[in-house]
Amino acid sequence: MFHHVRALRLTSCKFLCSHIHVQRRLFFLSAAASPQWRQTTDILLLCAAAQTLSQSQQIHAQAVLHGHLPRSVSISSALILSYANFYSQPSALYALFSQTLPFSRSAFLHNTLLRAYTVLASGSQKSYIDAARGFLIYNDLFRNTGFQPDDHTFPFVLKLCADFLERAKGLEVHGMLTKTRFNDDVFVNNTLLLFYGNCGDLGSVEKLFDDMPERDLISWNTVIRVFSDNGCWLETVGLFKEMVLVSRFRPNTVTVVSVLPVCAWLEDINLVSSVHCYVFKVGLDGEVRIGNAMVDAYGKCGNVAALSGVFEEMVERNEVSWNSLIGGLAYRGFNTDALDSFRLMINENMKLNSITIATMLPALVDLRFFSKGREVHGFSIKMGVDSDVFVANALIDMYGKWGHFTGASNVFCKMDLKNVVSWNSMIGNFAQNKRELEAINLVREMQAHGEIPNSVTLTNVLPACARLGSLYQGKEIHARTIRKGSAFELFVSNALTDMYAKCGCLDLAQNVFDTSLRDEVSYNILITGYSQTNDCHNSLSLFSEMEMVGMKQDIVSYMGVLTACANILAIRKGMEVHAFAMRRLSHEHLFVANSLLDFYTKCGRIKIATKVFDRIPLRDAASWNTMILGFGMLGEVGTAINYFEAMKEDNVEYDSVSYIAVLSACSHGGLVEKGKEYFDDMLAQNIKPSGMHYACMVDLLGRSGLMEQAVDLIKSLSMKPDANIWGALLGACRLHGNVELGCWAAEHLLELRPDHSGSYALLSNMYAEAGRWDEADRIRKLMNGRKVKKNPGCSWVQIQDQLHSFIVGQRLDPSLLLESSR
DNA sequence: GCAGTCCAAG
Repeated sequence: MFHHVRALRLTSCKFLCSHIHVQRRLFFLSAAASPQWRQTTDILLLCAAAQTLSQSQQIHAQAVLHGHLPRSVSISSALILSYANFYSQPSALYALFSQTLPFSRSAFLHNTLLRAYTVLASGSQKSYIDAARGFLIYNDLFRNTGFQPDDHTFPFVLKLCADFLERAKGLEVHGMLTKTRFNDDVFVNNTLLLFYGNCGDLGSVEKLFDDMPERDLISWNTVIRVFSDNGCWLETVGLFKEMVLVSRFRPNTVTVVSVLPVCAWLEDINLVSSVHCYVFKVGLDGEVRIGNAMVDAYGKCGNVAALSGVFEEMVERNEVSWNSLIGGLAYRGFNTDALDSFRLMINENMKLNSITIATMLPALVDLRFFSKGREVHGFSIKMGVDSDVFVANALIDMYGKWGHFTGASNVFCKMDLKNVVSWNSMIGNFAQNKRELEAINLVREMQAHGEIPNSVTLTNVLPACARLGSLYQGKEIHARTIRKGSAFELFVSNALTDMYAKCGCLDLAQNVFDTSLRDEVSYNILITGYSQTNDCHNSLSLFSEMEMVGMKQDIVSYMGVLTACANILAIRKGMEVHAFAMRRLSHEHLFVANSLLDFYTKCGRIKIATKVFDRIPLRDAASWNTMILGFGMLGEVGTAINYFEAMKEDNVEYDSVSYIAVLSACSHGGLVEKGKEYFDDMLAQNIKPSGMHYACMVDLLGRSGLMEQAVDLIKSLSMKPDANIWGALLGACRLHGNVELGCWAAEHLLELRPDHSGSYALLSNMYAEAGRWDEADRIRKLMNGRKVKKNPGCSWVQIQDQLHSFIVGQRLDPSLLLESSR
């Protein structure tokens, strides 16, 4: 019997002890007399192999009963480890340690407790408290005992430092082991590699790896892992090649499964294939983990044939293989195939796990199979994985994209362990569904819960601030990104630039732009931003600058710069852009063509606009609307109406904007009856009139002097009249000198737009024209009191290639004129 | 005593 046990222990008891064997031995031991217990080996074996908590407790009780505890260090240690493996009873661990009689404690017992805390701390859920307990035991070893740390102590404490990124402590331990000369030990150095790697200190990793007196297979695997974890993919592949070609070590399963994801991220199908060949050559192809990693790698490279081939040929498959298959298919959008495999997996009676669910859900979202997704949610509840972070986060995303906010927030609230992705998914749901305030508030709440917003949070919430125009919140977030350093990520700086631009703070937008990384998107944001301000000429210079810094203008750039040209009537510059776009064949893009129409009509070049329009092969509503608006603006009301009728015949889906265009044309031409007809026509089409439509109608009636009808229309509205409506009425009143009605309109207008200088000016001028000077003065004072600045009159001139803007009261630099005459 | 395949948010 003893020999049998001994042999087992020598060949690693963990793997050989079957459940039944342990049961039998336990039964035997509890029945037998105490001499059996002297065979410590036997007990250790049992402890190591104990497969349930109650077995360990049984052994524990027997040991106390037979008087081996609290004397035997071996038994205490074995029990401590056994308890730690069940992630339970942390108090029992320390009790076992402290109850062991002081004279029989040893460095070994300290090491065991330290190891146990390492196991507890670095389990599936990180436990900082157990990590702290581990560090206490390590410190205790120096201070309160007569023992010294040994080569078994350091790997554990270093693992804690590595897992918890305790950089200072790790450096201290490194110093200590140099002092105590344990730095020759290969185990210690391997863990040290991991520590430096996790801290991102690759320089130290490289140096240590070069200086290590001895390396083993694990050293190579660790260093490969560390480089891949730090995103140094080419270096990782280099190390792998060096290992194969130069070192005396042969890659094993761990090496291959570490290097394959790197080949996958590099999307280097040749690399994956060569590793695949190598695996065959050295006979590792039967390894299920390698097969799984292979399936995954081919999937990430988008080679569906190879992926399915490897999967088919695998001699052994587990649930990870199926998950990899499904994930690989879904990764490149083969969602239907992924769903088929998922069904097959169920039919084959494979065990689904949380990863299967978290892989399948996004594929179903992509397919818009939401009710199927809800079924999968049901599965996950049955399996008890619905509050797993990955599953729950995928569910939050799914319900959000489905528009089921209560579903999303139910999942979110039920999670007992949220992470930053959970918060970001919720924030994204709100931000992308026009619930901006909720998104912004959730960022605050997230911080109150101790979660730090990352770049994804910011790229989600900044557009929400932009849409709300809430500069204050945007600035608050900006300050935070500077503190956290994430403002330097391209995505974030672009979102910041966009937020400032949309809030109208182009100076701040420009500032972010000037101090951050830039790409084409950054330029487009500013070009578009400036095109909607008084600084349109900046759009033009940025457009040219793109060319100079080697960036290619795209559709968005053309659209932005053409809007700018239209706003400042920069005809020559706009035509240059047109020619430029033609050389790049970009003018064929519908959006660019529509921008050209807008530009030419606003500049009054209706003939060129017509030519551009005629050459658009497939016009959309915007193309037609722009032309109708253009003709209307130029007073060619008949043509505008003809275009509107032609549009209907062209089977283009005319929209509410089309009616704004045609109504404003009628209004310009004084065609009251025609306008009314179109308005009724619109109602008959079930197009809900907006404030803009009513404003057109008020304008139409008002211009023709039908003030009463205009007022009746305003009074009959079910909605609260907006600024456009009051503005239209005010304009009409000024035209017809109706001061009383004008005041009524203007007071409403100023209430809605207290910062709109034009309204004050209009009202004040109207009073002045009616000779009511004191009233005019009152309005001027009100405007000054509210600190409303009147936008100065501004004009532009193009001299040679340069566009110059100047405002009222400012003189053009004479040198420019000289230059132009040269 | 040290390394270890598959999953979620823009």
